[in-house]
Amino acid sequence: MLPAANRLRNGKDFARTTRNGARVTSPSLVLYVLTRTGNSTGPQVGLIVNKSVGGSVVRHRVARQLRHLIAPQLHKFDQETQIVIRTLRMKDSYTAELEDLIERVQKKLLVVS
RNA sequence: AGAGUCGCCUGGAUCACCGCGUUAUGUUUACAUACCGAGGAAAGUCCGGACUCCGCAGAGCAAAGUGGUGGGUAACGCCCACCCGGGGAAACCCGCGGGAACAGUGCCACAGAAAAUAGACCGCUCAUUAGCAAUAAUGGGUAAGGGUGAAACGGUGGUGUAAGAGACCACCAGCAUUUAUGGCGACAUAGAUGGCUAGGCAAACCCCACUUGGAGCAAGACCAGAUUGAUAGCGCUUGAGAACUGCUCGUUCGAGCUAUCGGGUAGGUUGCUUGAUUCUGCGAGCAAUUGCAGAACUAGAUGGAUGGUGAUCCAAUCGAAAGAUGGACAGGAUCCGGCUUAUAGGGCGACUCUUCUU
Repeated sequence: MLPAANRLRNGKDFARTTRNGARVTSPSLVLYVLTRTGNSTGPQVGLIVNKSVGGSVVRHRVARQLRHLIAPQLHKFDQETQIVIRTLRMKDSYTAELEDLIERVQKKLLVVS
């Protein structure tokens, strides 16, 4: 699970990350990453799980699994990073997909910088 | 043993490691330790309350809701018991169950002759005319028979008649009035009298009785911060506008209000969980429920905690086995009481009928 400091909670931060951040997509996930945000609290992660994914129980389950999967990957990111994961549809396991996305987004960020 | 009816409970378990949220303690501002951490429906948001705020809520009209009787409850549209009607062999189940002459209006598809102050399609029958006759035509009488329909204006038997008919009689059903008995009551049972007979729909308008102030935890309180413009209209005690309130009256507040354009905020703390609470025992009551005593504390998040991995057991499915697959419906958001809907599997109890044995 994510420690409290590594959670994205403000509506504004969500809007800024999804609008200005680097974006990579896979069949069931979308990853937004925004670097050099100015606050060095450590990488922050937020989740968007749409109602189209499933009922309340399913959405909570998906959110928990994703939070758990992203936690060991956080050290790969800069301190001033904000990440938003958007879920498009239901899947049994997101492990491989998420690792692939992180690899791709890091390459993208390297090119930009 | 079989078939069935009703009610209730349960809703995978244990361990290890790594994580998350509240609270407490310790160092101290980030960690450590300890405790606790979703449901029977947390759901739908359909009723009823608690709680909070509003200029403490007046009268009339309108509107909405409820509708057998008695009881329970903080309250209810809920629950219990009983009554009535319907279904079943029974346990038991179902019912939005006031009023249909004593107010009035309306509707009753299709079929059928006719759907409500009746009605003559077929049939039955009488008279007259025509005809040798069968029969036909015309004018009457007739609701016993036929067929239609969810429903056809009492039923059975007789007297009677040209044929028939509550026209008359007996019994039965049902209606109205009334008496007695039982019951708190809805009502039931028994009798008397009357006239021979009265369709359904009030989930159609309507009538009767009772109930209802409005908004809701994004309620409300505190802290911090931002915008604090432009144009037009109305008004400043000769009253704009606002609240009760949907309308009228009435009461109260009252110096700003309304429309368009432009701009800004929605951050934190609190409300926030000890309550019509839960469990146990002894009483009251057929029951719903309730009185007294003792014990217990059982989520409180706010981009929103309860998760991940592994092992064993349990249930299920597949399979000869080894083994493999893999866990119903579903996630708190101020809190309670109900209702409704979803729900794999497992368990317990009470009762009814049939068969067998004693």
